[in-house]
Amino acid sequence: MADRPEEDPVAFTLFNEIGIIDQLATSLLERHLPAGLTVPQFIVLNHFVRLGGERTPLELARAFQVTKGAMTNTLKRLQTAGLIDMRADPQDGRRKIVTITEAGRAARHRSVAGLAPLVAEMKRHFPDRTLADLLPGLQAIRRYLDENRTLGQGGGAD
Amino acid sequence: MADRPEEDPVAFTLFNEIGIIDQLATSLLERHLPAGLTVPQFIVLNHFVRLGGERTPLELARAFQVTKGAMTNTLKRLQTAGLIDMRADPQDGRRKIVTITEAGRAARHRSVAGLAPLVAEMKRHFPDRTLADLLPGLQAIRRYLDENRTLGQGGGAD
DNA sequence: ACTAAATAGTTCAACATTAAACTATATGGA
DNA sequence: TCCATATAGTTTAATGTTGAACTATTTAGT
Repeated sequence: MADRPEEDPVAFTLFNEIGIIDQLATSLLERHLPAGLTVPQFIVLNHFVRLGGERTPLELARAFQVTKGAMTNTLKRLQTAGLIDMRADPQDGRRKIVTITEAGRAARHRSVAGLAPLVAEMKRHFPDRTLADLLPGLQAIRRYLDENRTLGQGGGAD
Repeated sequence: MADRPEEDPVAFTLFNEIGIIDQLATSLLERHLPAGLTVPQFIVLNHFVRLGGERTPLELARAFQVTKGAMTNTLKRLQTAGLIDMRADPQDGRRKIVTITEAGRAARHRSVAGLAPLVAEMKRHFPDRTLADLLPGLQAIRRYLDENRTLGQGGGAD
């Protein structure tokens, strides 16, 4: 154990597991979303319905840890589909203000309904606490990574 | 609670958290890898060093939950860089056999060394069990998703 | 043997992502 | 007031991914 700088630290295994779960969950989600709605789009709509209010594109980008460019892309598609509304911020000409539309709420509602069987299956398979018990640890890891990254796009999340 | 099909099930929050951690961890990893080595490439090399032996491209694709096409791409780059070796399987003309080269081992070694400070920082910040305790739950979720997907690319993982 | 179906790997188009360059607006000294 | 700097958002090139089409080989049934 002298020459080797840690042969397979727990962190590697953990991140590997997390990466694979992300891939599987994303693809599962994707296949159960109503036609025309992608995962990033659903996530944005869900965010608005869950937390309400208005957001700037940058706030959304930070909340989901994607770049501003990626968010521009997602919002453009959502706007084209009429699922969100974007207007200039009268207070600050650089900013835009994003809100969800009624059509957006409806699409999110349809999505959640389409996902319900999946969720029910998971609840049936995992006693509620199995999943819930993982959250605090994962959130701690997320906070840690969030504070220690040096991305150049700043900011905190959700 | 009648009309709404579960307003924000734990599973959503969990997968959201997992997605963000994956993004942060991947980008952290990426920025600490030696020049010219990408995350998927490192993961493949690490797999060979950890578990040894030979693999077919399809086995690798299954282990990491990516499509065959994605694995073709990664392996092509690794081969061009001289970090892996690929030869036809004499037993089965459809298959190829992949092995890691000495240069591949060296690159993986350099990578792990470059990652060591990160890992040390994490160990300092998280008492060992915090991370290790998450593993069984995550692995259960992964197994569940793995069994319940209908991808059309078959197979089990790692 | 022959043929149909399955399997391994490659290629390709569509798309999402990042990083960096760029535009436009705002802020804060001199 | 002017100018340097910071911030919000868009655009672009490069890359990685998926899903489907495609080629080649093997396996199984007849």
